[in-house]
Amino acid sequence: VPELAEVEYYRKRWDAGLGQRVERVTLHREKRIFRKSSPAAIKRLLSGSTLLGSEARGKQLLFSFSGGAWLGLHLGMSGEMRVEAKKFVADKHDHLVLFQRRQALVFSDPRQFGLIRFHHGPEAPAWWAELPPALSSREFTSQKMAAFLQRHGRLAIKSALLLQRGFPGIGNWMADEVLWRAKVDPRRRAGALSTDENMRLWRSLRHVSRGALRHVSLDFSDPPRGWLFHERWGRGGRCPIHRTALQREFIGGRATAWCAQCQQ
DNA sequence: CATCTTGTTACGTT
DNA sequence: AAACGTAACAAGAT
Repeated sequence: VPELAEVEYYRKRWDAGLGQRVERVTLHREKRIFRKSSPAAIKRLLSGSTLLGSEARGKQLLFSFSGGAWLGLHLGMSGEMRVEAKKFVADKHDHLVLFQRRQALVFSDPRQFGLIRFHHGPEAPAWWAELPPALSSREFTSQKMAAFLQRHGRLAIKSALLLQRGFPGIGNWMADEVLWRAKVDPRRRAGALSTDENMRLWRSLRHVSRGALRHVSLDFSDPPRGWLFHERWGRGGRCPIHRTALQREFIGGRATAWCAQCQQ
């Protein structure tokens, strides 16, 4: 499910528990989702703590609690967060549940490609501080973007856009959307784009990420009409501009759709 | 039953 | 030393 905007949507769901104490924690300690964290430590340190705040960066989520406890979540392919009634009983895939007085905050992930991390200390964990600047930030310049693409010059541009170190938050449908809008063929080598194409790509990235956040992150509604998004599921999709059938191919192992007429 | 999936990472190779 | 391609992870939907 989750790319940039969906991640932000889920983050806000847990706002329901801000400023409230966690009375009880249940978790599925043996599950793979805890491969990078200690379920025992999470249970011990989050019980009795207060949820203070949260932040999303790309696809990464970080929740801070009183007592210097930090919970990192990644939603992987099938992760989601919910708010349930306080008498909620965790089902098979509800790997972590924080029970508060008024409700239960639930993290659920059937496939467990997601990840739960935990950190105890006064500062946010190191991995968080090392995350790359957001696509919407001033630091994400077209020059830096071009340099990154140059460094991965032999990779198909579609695959390069999925590298989170360079394009935090971009996932499969957003990458296709960005390339379609920038009029760049997804199979092109990342290092072979002209200055003009790089500029189009950069503008498209800003436009698509801002548009996705504006629409999807509010209520999980779809992106605006006229986006490739609406055409790229299943077969039979057509270019929103030309109404010609979209091309489909696996690029870097990921399903890719594009318009051969727009994108060169 | 076979095939697909909005994601990362370990690992072997270039 | 980096960058690259592929398999692997797990479970549900079609």
